[in-house]
Amino acid sequence: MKNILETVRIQIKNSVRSAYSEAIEKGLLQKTDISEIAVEIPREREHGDFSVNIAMQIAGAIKRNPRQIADIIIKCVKKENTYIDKMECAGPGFINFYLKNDWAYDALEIIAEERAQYGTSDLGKGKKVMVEFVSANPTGPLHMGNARGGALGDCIANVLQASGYEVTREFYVNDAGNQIEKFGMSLEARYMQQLLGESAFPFPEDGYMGEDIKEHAKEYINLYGDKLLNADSAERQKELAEYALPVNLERIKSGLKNYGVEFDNWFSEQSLYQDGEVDRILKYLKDKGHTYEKDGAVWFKASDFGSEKDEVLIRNNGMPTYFTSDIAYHYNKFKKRRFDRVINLLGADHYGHVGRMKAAVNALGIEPERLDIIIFQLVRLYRGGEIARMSKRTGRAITLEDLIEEVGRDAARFYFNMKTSGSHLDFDLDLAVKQSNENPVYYVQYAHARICSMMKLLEQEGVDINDTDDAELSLLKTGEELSLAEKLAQYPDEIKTSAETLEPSRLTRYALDVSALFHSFYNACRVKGEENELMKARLALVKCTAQVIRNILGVLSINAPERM
RNA sequence: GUGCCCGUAGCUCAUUCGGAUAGAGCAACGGACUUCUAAUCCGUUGGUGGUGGGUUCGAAUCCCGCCGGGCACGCCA
Repeated sequence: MKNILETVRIQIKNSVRSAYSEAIEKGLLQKTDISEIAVEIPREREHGDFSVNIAMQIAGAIKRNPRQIADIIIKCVKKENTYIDKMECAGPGFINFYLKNDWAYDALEIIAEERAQYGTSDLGKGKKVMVEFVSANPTGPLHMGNARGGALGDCIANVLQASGYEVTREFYVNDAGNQIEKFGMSLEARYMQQLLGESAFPFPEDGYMGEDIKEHAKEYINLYGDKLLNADSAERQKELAEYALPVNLERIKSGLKNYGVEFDNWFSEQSLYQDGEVDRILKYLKDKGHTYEKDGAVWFKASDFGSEKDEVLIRNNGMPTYFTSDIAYHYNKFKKRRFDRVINLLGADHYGHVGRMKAAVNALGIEPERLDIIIFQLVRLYRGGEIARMSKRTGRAITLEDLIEEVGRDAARFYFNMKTSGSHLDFDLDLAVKQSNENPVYYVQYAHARICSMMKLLEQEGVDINDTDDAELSLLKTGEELSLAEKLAQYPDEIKTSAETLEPSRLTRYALDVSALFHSFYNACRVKGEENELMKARLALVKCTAQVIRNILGVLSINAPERM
């Protein structure tokens, strides 16, 4: 729960602030607003551990040279009871802070004490948040878009959980509406074709072309024969859909489980109709005057709530749209189940849904800020240098199962979380298969395995690897040791930023940074064979490194193997 | 046509919501295992940040125009 980086930042901010006040009192500087002091970690190591740019920011306001301001502030800073060792004015007017190594040593002690809890915080203050993701159509297998959404959504949920939110993961099952009818029609066609021959029954123009539909039909025939051959078409479709839907759902469920994604709740769209929630929401919107009729349809005045255009709630054939049940669904999320915050993940092709959903939530009297809709860009698959279409209709879609089989769960999850959600993602299947051993995830896992192996050997030599509490950490003095320790100190901050921005991709990058610094350390410094006190100090460092890697990989739901 | 996302090294991507000399990985090249895992490390090469303006102490980042790519604009979900 401790965040030493935060502590250091506050120390520096306070020091600068009181130094500035003192400078004003002494008449050295004029007064202006410095409520926002940014404390940054410079890119270049020579620029110190932290830097502050306040001198340049206020230079204009008080009409002084920024370097002069910086020098004055530096002179007034009191270093007592802080980690600050020295300060320098550099460049156009940066104040660079060099810290005593203690802050890194203290970070190691925090890690050793908090272990698996290291990096968690109470940022969320126990608020209830729902993350709804994947929510794939149950009419077919999971595709690459679902794979990306699954990896992203699960990590966001993990990060929020680590940040003190009470998290619920939910999968919205679209078991109602148009696509289910299409599903039934497609199944019927395949069923009849297999009984009577391809030409005997036309396949619907916009039906699902996938092989899986044929397989469902075949399996149904295996189980129940031709009992639907002479049935009424509507009944035939219904029966086939009711047979195949649970089969698909079971497959989706187990596929996601293999992927390391488990939902707390599977919420049925159909249940919203059965429980009358869709009707109630319609009545509510009508009573509030948010609807009107036009061309035989019922419309929602989304434009009254900041959306670009109005939307149909009830089609002129009397059937509600998907949007209507989704409004009921969100009423259920916010009002019935009382989530403080709801996060939905949608592929970029569902972008059009964002505006109207926000408008709908607004119309329900819920602050739209409580709903976050994350749009992730689509995945483009390449195979043999060409774009492989991922449409379910082509029948050649690459499924999540295929992906896990080809590149492995860990690599897939890591890969999908390496990129920010807003960036387009090209997935070259040939490359992923061929280079799976070069995937960055192994770099991280290898670091962990190396440490475990090292500790095992030390243990065999009679070293008590648990006995590091009293290690003399000040013996860690080389650049490699300190850089690694300082990087480990940043972990709670990384988690916090990920939670705030709902962007876990920074964690994979951080994991790579930690691993790189560890590998460098490993090549520069030895643990086994060093003099006892130094060995103990380095063992402590290495144990902390393994702990942090475990914590990150835990958040990413990726294995941390003890040997490779 | 309108809206959103994207454009950074040969390739895939970063750049900590305006900072210092734009960084990694892969690929290429040169080195390092008799010692804790070489799935590693060290080094070299590689850039008019799509393009043209603007804002300011300072722009890859913010604003405007243009070019190129993706997505959406349905009484589908």
